[in-house]
Amino acid sequence: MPEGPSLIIAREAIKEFKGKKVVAASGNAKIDKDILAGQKLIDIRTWGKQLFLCFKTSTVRIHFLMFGSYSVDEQKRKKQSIRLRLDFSNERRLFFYTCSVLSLPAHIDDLYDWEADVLSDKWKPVKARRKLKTIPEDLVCDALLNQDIFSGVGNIIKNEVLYRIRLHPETKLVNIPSKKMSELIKEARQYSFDFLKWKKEFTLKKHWLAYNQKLCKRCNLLFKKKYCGKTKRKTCYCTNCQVLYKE
DNA sequence: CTAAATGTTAAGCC
DNA sequence: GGGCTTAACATTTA
Repeated sequence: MPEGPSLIIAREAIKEFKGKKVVAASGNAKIDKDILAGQKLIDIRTWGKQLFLCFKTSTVRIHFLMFGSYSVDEQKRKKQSIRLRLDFSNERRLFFYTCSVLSLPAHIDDLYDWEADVLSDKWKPVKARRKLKTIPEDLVCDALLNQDIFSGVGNIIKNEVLYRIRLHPETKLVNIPSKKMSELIKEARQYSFDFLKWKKEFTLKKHWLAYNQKLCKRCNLLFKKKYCGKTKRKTCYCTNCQVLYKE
């Protein structure tokens, strides 16, 4: 569920509820659910890995974390994992399971940098580059997971982007040549859209070239697997064709 | 069967 | 306070 492209799919899957009035709200989320009853779901937005249900007086933020999911009309998981259930008229309903649910102000425009969302029309590569400059000592594997810079990028996208551009995950940002930095920023967005397309076709896994793979298809050599950087997330990379730039 | 995982936050420790 | 580690969340997949 969790990487940015999956949230685009989620928004699409529930878009028919936009403009509909919530009849009742329940679930074990620790927000005031009562205020939602009687309110119209004005808009459904995403920012990276987050989904926003916008109402007149507040916004409900859903983050699926690692194991979260949702379903439309039918309950798909046990009651205990229902964080939020929204009932609409005509037996229509939305379920959100095992996710982080937060109540935010109605106006969230100033809460996030919408130009940091790699899947948004507002994405600004120049801005990403500027932000990367401010953390020169960070490793690229950590930088890609930084949601303030690459909102929506997760561990799969990270692995695939680094493999595509032949960049070693432990390269320090300061040592990345300018042209390679451009590739990095460009591919973070491009692979996210490829991910989205393949996920919709249910062919995502078969397109993985690095994530959870054994062999590098370019070199026919074994991938190295390591929990890299301060984020310590699993990284599969080819030490032969992914270049580690130093100094 | 067991372990790890598409992620983040909060708490606890030094 | 900073920075690091751990737990928590609960299901699916290898």
